[in-house]
Amino acid sequence: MTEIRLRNSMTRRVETLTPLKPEGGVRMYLCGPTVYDRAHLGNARPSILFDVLYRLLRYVSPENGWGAPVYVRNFTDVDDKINARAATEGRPIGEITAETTRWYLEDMAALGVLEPDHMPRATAYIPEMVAMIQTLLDEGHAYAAEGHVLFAVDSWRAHYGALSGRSVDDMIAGARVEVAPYKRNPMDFVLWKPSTDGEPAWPGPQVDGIEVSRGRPGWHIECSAMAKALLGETFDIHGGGNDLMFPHHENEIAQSCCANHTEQMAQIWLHNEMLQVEGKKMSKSLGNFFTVRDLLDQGVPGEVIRFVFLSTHYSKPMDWTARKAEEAEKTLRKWRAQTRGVTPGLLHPQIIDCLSDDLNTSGAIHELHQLSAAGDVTTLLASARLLGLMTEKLAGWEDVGPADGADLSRLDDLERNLFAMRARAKETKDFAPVDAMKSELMAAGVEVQMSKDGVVLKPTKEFDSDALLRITRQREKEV
RNA sequence: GGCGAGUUGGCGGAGUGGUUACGCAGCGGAUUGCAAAUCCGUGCACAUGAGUUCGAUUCUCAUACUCGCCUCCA
Repeated sequence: MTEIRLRNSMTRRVETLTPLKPEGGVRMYLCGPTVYDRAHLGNARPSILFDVLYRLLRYVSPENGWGAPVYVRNFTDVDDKINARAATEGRPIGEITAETTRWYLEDMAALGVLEPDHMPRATAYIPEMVAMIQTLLDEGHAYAAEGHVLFAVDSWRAHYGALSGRSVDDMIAGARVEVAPYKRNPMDFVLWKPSTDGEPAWPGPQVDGIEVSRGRPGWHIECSAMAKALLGETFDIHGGGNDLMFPHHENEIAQSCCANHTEQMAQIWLHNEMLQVEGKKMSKSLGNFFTVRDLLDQGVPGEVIRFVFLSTHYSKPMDWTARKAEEAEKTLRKWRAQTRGVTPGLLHPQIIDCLSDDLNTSGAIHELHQLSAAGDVTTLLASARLLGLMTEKLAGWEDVGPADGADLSRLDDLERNLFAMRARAKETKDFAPVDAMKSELMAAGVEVQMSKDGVVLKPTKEFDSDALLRITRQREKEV
């Protein structure tokens, strides 16, 4: 039995995970992206966090006598940002959401993120949302006003705010919410809103048998409806970035608990801290954000990005820096070289211990360093793979040299050439020509390794094919 | 203003009531014609003040600073 402990944002304590239905497996829900644009780097953090948790649960569940974990991550494909983008680009909404969804899956795959068991799209669950809104209306937790349906915070006043540690009164005191005249309480939030021509619209909920409006769901309700449909009214783990705690998750809890008559929506709330860039939160309004794809296109391997994320505990802010990426790349290159052709062995127990202890990925990486230093490559490989590192899928970046066949044959010739030159120099004691040649090669982005037995020339990232060609031509002239 | 998180060595980053990871960089050595790569060894820290304690970096309180949420955002 492996005890898994996670920090529950709701209680602000580290708690032992006990599945509500062990035989059905641990049920977890991660709030996925709104598909209107490329995922920025911050979007990757919860995905990687939940991916590690999912991998851990898949490994540990059989031994714990639990069923296989059930992991849901949604796509929110109905949202005003999507509508706005469609209008700007003059393209159909469906085209944009389909394209963005594909991008997201590609980008996450590049980071070694496994696909969840279910990836529901919000637009496929509109009837479930309307049903939930209908229940809230019928039972006095929601009201219709000017074609909107709003959740009445006062109907659940004693409970609202528990997750984020604030009371309704506190929030009203410092409220910066949109104060719409039709709201009974400024904290009330939209469950349903009317659509104008051209906006996506579905049949809405009713009051006294009359439809409130043809419209579309507000933000928040989609997660409540999809989680209920796929995981049930109460499940084990729910999470996302900590900026979702309020209002998104708070509102989900309010909707779900009121509509389902439950005490809690999820047992454990798991929130990751924000990603920062140069010490500031990456955000759209600050304009300092870049996408996962930007980094991949710049030649930062997905595995390197993943390693950088795993090296900081999820509950702490993480600064993305080029230097961290370089260090991670160096480490992974070394491990990849060490484990080339190796068959994975057994997992190191310490890895499980670290991950079970509130997903201490940084501690797990420490263990990997130990295994590497000890030369225990089979254990290193197996252990790294539980973290989603050193997998076959992510392989390839480390040895894809920029050199083509012609370059490699030139390097081959130069190796022999340089070895002969050095042998001569050892006798004449005049090493100047050898050193000159070496400098030229290094300038061309070639790593020069000389040992007793021979010379090895390896192209590096800075390899310059044209420069190599010049060196070869020069040599040919001289000879 | 309300709520929350954090402050560990040159940098990154774990963890612990008493021996304080690990990585990178540095330093010393082996190896090398010289390097590179590799290997071995090694120095350096726990924001500030007070309290609890035989003993605190670790617990408590206060102070300072940083960051986040309260508004689309993971």
